[in-house]
Amino acid sequence: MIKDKKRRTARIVALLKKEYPDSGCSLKFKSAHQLLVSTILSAQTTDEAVNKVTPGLFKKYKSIEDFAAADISELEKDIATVGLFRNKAKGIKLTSVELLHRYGGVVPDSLDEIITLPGVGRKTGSVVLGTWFGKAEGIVVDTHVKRISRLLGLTEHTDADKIEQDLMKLVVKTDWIIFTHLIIDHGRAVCIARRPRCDSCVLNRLCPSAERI
DNA sequence: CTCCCGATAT
DNA sequence: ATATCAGGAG
Repeated sequence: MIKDKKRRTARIVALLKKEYPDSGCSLKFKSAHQLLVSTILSAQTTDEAVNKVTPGLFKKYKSIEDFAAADISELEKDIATVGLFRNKAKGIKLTSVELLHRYGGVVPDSLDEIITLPGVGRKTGSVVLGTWFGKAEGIVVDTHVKRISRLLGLTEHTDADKIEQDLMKLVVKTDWIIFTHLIIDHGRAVCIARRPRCDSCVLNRLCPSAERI
């Protein structure tokens, strides 16, 4: 029953809020554009690795214009340690160019517009929308949300868009932004992909996949 | 579906 | 050695 699943979801969210009271974005940024760059860099990469690169990066490239004018191979070297650096350097430069040409240097605050930027997909766009503008047009489904939503039995799907649709029915809208942050915190600390620590998980009794204590 | 990719934990 | 990390594009 969907009603029962919604209650269980609410219980899960409540427990995670108690467990991670300071849950939120762990990227370092001072502007919408810096957040956008950081989020592009964070694809398939730990936020820790991104945060090692961005302070120096934002010191070297101080404006959107600086990123738009960047030499690609130099930018690639500047971000090399995060991996997938060719795709990301291209995305950062082209997105900065597009931002200046089509949006007057202002990061758009709608999902439809922001995902038209090169290198910015639904996940990246949704992160910027939620974290900078406080807007939730959807729920961010990253690798942790994908894995843990399935383990918790909140969805049966593997496709991120379908998982998002299921979650949008289960999570109350006011929790859409915090939900992802809570799941990510939990995914990093307890429900780790390689070895879930079911023995120290506050969701043990609510999780159909848990190894019982 | 495949490719892109370095750092880190196991 | 290998799986995983706030994915996106062709």
